[in-house]
Amino acid sequence: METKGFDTHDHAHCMREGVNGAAEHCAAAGLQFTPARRRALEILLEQHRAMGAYEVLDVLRADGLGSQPPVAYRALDFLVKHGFAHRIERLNAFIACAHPGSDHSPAFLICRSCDAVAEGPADPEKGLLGKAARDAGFQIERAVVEAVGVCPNCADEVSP
Amino acid sequence: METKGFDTHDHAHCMREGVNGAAEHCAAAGLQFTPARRRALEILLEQHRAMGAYEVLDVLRADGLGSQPPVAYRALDFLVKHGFAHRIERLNAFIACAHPGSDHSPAFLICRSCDAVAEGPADPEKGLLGKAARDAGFQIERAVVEAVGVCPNCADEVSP
DNA sequence: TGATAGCTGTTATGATATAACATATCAAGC
DNA sequence: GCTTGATATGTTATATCATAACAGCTATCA
Repeated sequence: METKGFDTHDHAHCMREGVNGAAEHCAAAGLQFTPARRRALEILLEQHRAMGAYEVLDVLRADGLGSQPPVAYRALDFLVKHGFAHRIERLNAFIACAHPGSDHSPAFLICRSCDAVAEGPADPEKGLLGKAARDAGFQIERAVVEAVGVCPNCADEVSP
Repeated sequence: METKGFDTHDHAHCMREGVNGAAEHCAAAGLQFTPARRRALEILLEQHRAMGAYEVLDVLRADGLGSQPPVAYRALDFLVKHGFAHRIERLNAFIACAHPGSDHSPAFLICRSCDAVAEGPADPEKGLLGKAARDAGFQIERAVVEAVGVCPNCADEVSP
């Protein structure tokens, strides 16, 4: 068992699920789940943390699946575009989606001490912002919600 | 009258208020509102839009207030730290705070067509994410909420 | 077979951000 | 006045993140 978010879980299981789920979704949707794309998703799932594009590229390179930045960015962009991974703006990094398949609006809890990231639910259309947007005539298409704070594992170690 | 958010307003007034308010706050708090910091805030207020650090630097340089990147980043970091400006992660850019003085958790509406940014209210501690954070034992310190969509001025021009 | 569409490989460069260190300024205390 | 410490500035160099542009490959299909 390893960490997922701030809890533990059956890691092998979630890797299998993640890759297989993506493969099935791609097959059904007529998308090409190419070796570089598959491997990029595996890398994110293996680490189960936010990784920079160049970190992912290092692993792809070691596997002979590409050596230049565009290779990693293309694979990651594909994964993000189709909901298999998310981009964490705050960290300039990418993370495998914790709830693949479901059409969701993700929100992230980011620990400023250890950089661990947990994916939670959000509902940006509701609440104050949704109302303000409607009042302004603004059509929200996608919302980035990233909360920075301290995770339970680091709570004792960092200054408040 | 020029645009603020997606509306119009008395721009000269809000510039004056912004700079004077910051000057007073700094005086009261024992912070140094130095020429570079003051000018950086003026630049953001003048433009009233999200600006990259290098864009701000270009203006500072023209004014003889510094010519290297750290000058701009230091001034902008100061403004963000003390609530006079915000960083838009999504755009790697900075914008003057629309509600200086009040202790608030900002949220942004970002137009994907014209990059206009409006600042709205948010309450990240409430709602689904706040509950998930409490359940996980995560202490939210700061939340970044950035909604991407189409502003009323661009609604007719862009593909859906 | 040739046309098209999508993916990959590669070079080069652009854009954003910070580490590190030297120098300057200023207020507080002696 | 002088020293000291804290804070701010100036500068060089470099790290980090991201994409434009173009050539070539592969699969599909009329």
